[in-house]
Amino acid sequence: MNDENRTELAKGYEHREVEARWYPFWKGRGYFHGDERDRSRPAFSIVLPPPNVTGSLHLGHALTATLQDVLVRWKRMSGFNTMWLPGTDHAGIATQMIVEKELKRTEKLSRHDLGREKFLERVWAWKEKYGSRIGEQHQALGAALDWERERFTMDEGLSRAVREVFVRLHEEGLVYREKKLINWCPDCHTALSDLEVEHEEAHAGELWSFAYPLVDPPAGGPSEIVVATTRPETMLGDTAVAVHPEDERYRALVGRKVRHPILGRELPIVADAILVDPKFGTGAVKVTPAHDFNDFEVGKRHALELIGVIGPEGRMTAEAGPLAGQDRFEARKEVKRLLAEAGFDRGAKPHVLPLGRCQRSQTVLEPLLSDQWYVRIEPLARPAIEAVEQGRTRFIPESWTNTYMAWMRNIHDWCISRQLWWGHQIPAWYCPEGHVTVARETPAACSTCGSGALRQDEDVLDTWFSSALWPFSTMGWPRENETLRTWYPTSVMETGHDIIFFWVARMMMMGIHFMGEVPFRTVYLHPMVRDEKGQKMSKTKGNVIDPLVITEQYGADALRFTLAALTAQGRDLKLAKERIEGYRAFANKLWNATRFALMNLEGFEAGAGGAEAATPADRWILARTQRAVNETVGALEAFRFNEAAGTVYQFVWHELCDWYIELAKEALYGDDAGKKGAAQATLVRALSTALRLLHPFMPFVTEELWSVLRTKVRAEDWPDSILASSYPAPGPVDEAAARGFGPVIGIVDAIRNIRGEMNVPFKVVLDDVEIGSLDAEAARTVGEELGRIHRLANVRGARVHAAGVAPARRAASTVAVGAGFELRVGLAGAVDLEAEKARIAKEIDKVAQDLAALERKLANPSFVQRAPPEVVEKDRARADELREKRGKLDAHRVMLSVTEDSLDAKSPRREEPMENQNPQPPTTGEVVMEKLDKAASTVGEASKAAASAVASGFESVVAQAKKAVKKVRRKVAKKKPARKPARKPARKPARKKAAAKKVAKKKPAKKKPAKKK
RNA sequence: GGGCGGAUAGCUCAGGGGUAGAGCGUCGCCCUUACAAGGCGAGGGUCACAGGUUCGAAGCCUGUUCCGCCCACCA
Repeated sequence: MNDENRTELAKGYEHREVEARWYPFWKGRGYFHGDERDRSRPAFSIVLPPPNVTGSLHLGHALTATLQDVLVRWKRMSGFNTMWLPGTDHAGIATQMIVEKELKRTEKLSRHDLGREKFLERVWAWKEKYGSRIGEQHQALGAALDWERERFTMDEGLSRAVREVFVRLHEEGLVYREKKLINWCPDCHTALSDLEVEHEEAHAGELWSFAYPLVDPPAGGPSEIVVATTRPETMLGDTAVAVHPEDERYRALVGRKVRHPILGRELPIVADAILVDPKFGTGAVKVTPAHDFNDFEVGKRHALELIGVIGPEGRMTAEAGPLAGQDRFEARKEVKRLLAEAGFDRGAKPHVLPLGRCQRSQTVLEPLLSDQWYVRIEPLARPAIEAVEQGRTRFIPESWTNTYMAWMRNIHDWCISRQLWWGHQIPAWYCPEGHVTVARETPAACSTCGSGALRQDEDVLDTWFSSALWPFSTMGWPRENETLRTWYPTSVMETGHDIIFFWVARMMMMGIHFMGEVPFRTVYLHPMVRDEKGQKMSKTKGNVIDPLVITEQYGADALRFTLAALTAQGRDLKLAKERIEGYRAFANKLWNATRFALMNLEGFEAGAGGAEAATPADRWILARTQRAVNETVGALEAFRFNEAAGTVYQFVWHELCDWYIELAKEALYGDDAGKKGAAQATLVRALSTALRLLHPFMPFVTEELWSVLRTKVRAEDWPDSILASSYPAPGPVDEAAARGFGPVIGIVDAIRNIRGEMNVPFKVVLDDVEIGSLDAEAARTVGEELGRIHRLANVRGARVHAAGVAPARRAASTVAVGAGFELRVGLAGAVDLEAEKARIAKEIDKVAQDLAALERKLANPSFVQRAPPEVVEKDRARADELREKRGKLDAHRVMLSVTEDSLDAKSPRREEPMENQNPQPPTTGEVVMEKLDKAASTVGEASKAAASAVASGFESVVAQAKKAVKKVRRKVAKKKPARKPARKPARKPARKKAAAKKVAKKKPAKKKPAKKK
């Protein structure tokens, strides 16, 4: 953009320089803004899960942003009217705690020192200061968010929506206030919902027993009753002892009384079949209705007194008598001491128990009796269950459906009031008479008695209450409007599965209740991001990674691609730096592929009507391109991000770069204008398709490359932003073109393999290559593409036989048998007989193994009868193929032993590279070989025939072949024995040694597959 | 206590009734004029264990052992 007409690229990709430029460009062009009045295109909308306003993004957020951006950019390019709504959450407790902590640290003040109003001013100031960071981070990641629609849960509009919902629910009787036991955090000093309780699975505690003396022991009966508890301090609030009604041990005691050993009051012994398990402990339970959820129910059943002995601070109340004012854990020790002194201690044993802790502060929670507001949830849950049952909303991965259902079907009323200052203050007012007025706007008088002395409820709502409205409150609800009409329900809810209950379920309930329709069609739940050790990232663990740090180091594209590539369904995601490095290299690869194109597109103009796909190679890459498009789009539609990313990666790197670009050089560097133009057109088409496929994953680098490429090829019909171009469309793949090119690839691979195995460096030209055993089509293709084969394998003058003709058998050659072709590479002096024998033996061994397995299978009558015919047919065909291959390889092996017998294998090898050897008159050696060759083809035929007799195994083939060979050998022997053929200079000793070492080294390693553990 | 998921190459993980895959790492060989953040090649696996279903199981079923996670008011 700085230089609009740039058509060249730097040598390597510098993400810092490139990424800085594009976000303002996109945003400035309005590409991220959806138009609610546009009905010409299908709508696609996502609301971003609002991060906590005072936080900063971690990798989980980066994953959220990435996946959603992939969807949004993909849909936008696919012709949808997209809208992705950003915003932040006020995050009640979390934010208040941060600001309180800061206040304490810097000014040594508590919020109470400041007072509510002043404190809230501080929180707002904090929000203004840090809230923008979230936006910056999203921009750095490239998120195509519609910033004009940014919302905050406590802004004007959303606050109105919150009050509206609260009041309506209250009017409908679905919001109520009641005094009951709730989970209380003595540290955060507020009530919590069930969801905010973290259950410590197995806390190592103790089960302590003590005796309650009977006030009026039955004659001849016990004088006390022993109870067990994990919380001795609560005995100060005990108001009964419960036993099982059918427990013989205690039958006589029910209805009698015990005396409280510390406080002196009398407690009834009650029978309760629900609470008491006669097999646990002593079968008698102390009952503390004010501090235990089970006991609370018992209290209701037996009309027991509620005595609160622990206060909001976690200290003992006046009701605790002598222990009043003590911390609850101190009191625990004290109670034990007092009872022991008084002789009531009956021992203790270790006991593991579940323990509820505060999600925020990790403090052990205290069940506390208090007045709180609740949402009657069952009437809201039922329709939300039905919506999923009916498929109006579907979960991906599907397994989350069960989780959602199980929770919804067993849901408890939702405690929504919090004793905090930061949040939506509850729109309820109290008059001195105690009447409650719930209203949308501050009322002037009590709705019951008309009193003007109103005081608003000091509590605020659970932060998730406003979050639950997010999909519609952000779109202007309760006002009817175009935004809602266009984009509600949203298309996808994409978030982490950790907030399925907190958020997803509640949005479902509220959305259905207030909008009459589900808030989203699809819920895609992504995995949790963990660190390299598999630990969940959290601030307390200190293993949080700031996405900006990674973005700075590796580039946003690399991070995004990594996250997408690792997002497989149903598993957590472990992020390792090596992966990011790998994908940074991928961005660089793409950069350089484009750079290559730019350097080779002289004279080419897109839209000039140049011929495309003139050659099999061109048609091949275009077929592969289409296949990649189909697979990528298919994967995206199924939310298989890892597959989409993997497909494009594979295509770009291994097909476009490794193959096509290398293939194209033949035409691009050549003189054939037609072929050159076609190669250019094909390259541009494949590359531009790849850029568009990749854009949702790697927006920055693709935009940069698109702009340069577009300038270079003067493609006026390309939009000047890749984001405005269209996503490649799925379509039929030219399978024939894809398949037809197979032999070319196979042949190049085979020659490269031979080079590797035989230690022939690439720079040594192979000038004796024969290609045969092709079918008609392959013969044509290979003939046509011979130039490319020459270039890719560094071969000169390869001979391609007519269809059906096999390469000749020749000594000092190495062969390869592939699918649909057979190859002979004459290596003259370069053949290391031992190495080649080993190579062939290995190959034969593998073929034999595969074949044996197949034949066993095919010999099984029930397989042939019962397996699908096409499977059987496929296996038969493959068996035939393997047999043929084995025959050919075996013939070659025979050839090798002949060579060994007849020629001096140890003859010195030449020193200079072969490419310096121009064709020259046949040497004596060659004449000899010629003869050998003829005979050998006979051998080849014989062995082939034998091989096709299948099960006979190699030995008979070898025997036959050897016989035939002997004849030849005698003949040859009569001629002058080949003494030092001219074309056989000595081999580099070093190399030979290395090769020998390699073989020697390999053997033992192979036998023992190093099995540890 | 209930539920869900996992165990596949040295590492990180895909796959999922019909020839075991990728990336990284390892080992060779190459600075071949897009890219050494690269190219070419190679090696590497009783798919946790035990049964079962099937012509055929790494995959499906049952059980076992480990490892995660979620839900849960047994003193």
